[in-house]
Amino acid sequence: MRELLYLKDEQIKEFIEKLFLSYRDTFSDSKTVLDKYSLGIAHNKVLHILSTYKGITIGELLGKLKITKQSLNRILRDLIKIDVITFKKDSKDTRVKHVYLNEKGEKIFNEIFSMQKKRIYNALLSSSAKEVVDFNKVLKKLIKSNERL
Amino acid sequence: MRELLYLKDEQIKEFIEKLFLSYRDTFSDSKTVLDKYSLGIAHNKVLHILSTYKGITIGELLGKLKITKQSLNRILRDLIKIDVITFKKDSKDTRVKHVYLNEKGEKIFNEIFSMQKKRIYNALLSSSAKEVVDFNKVLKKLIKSNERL
DNA sequence: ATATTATGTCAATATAACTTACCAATATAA
DNA sequence: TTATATTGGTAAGTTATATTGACATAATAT
Repeated sequence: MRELLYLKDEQIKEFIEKLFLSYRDTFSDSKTVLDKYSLGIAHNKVLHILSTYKGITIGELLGKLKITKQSLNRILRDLIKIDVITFKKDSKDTRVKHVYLNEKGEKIFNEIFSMQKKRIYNALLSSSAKEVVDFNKVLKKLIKSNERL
Repeated sequence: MRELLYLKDEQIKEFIEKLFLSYRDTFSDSKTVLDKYSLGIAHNKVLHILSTYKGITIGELLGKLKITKQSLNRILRDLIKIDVITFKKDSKDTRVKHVYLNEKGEKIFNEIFSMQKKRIYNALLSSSAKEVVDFNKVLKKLIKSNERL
């Protein structure tokens, strides 16, 4: 970005607004499915992470979500109640618990995911591969710049 | 995106995860400033919109935020209490109210914005102009695909 | 004159998070 | 082996943000 003179405040404001909108709309796409199972966005996020990081530990889950143990516990209790997750003790350190989606959990997450997927597909439908790669690149930097802040 | 075979589920999941992270982190950057004025993310969003769309009406504000009148009213009451916004009746239709940031409001928003700006700058610092343009393009599509869903 | 629109407000409720505090089991280090 | 640290669970109370439903007022439109 050697010459970032073109990056005026108004443009940066637009970026922030769009980040908000894309997040909000992507997570509202799954609302009808979530309602069907009496789940909320918080559950959606946990299911999403469990689907991506199979066997993640409670501590790692907390680190990713950046919420408190108590908040996570509420969500996990709900997920246990509707029987969509299972736990497995770590073989070396038995204090550690690994969390997994069971078959029903995978099914429900896929239902949720298929709703969100539509938006992403539609957005990328008219984009070139290069554009998608660039999008991903910048998005990654937006997150990674955590460390420097 | 004629040939989107490369867009596997795992990649789309990553996109969604990154949308969440970039939103969450961008809006948490301003937390210390918000705390100083006893404001929350909801106020941040309203101040942001007021800064971008000067003189926006209540109805338009509701349309952008997609929240209820009651929710918006709580936020506006808080902003009135700390004296950062002003209203002006529409000259033609006096039912309509235009909302503006006053001088103090502009100052506070700039404080908030400067925190969020850092993240965007850092993210774009190592990006090419083309990458930024592509990022913006895809982001826009991600939001616009609202209509088709 | 009546209907509709733009905005405001009351009351009750929901969701997702928080803080503070404490407990149990296990692991690791002195 | 005893002390300390770590991983996880839980309870009580609180806060932030939003909801639904009902109703009110003023102004514009038909």
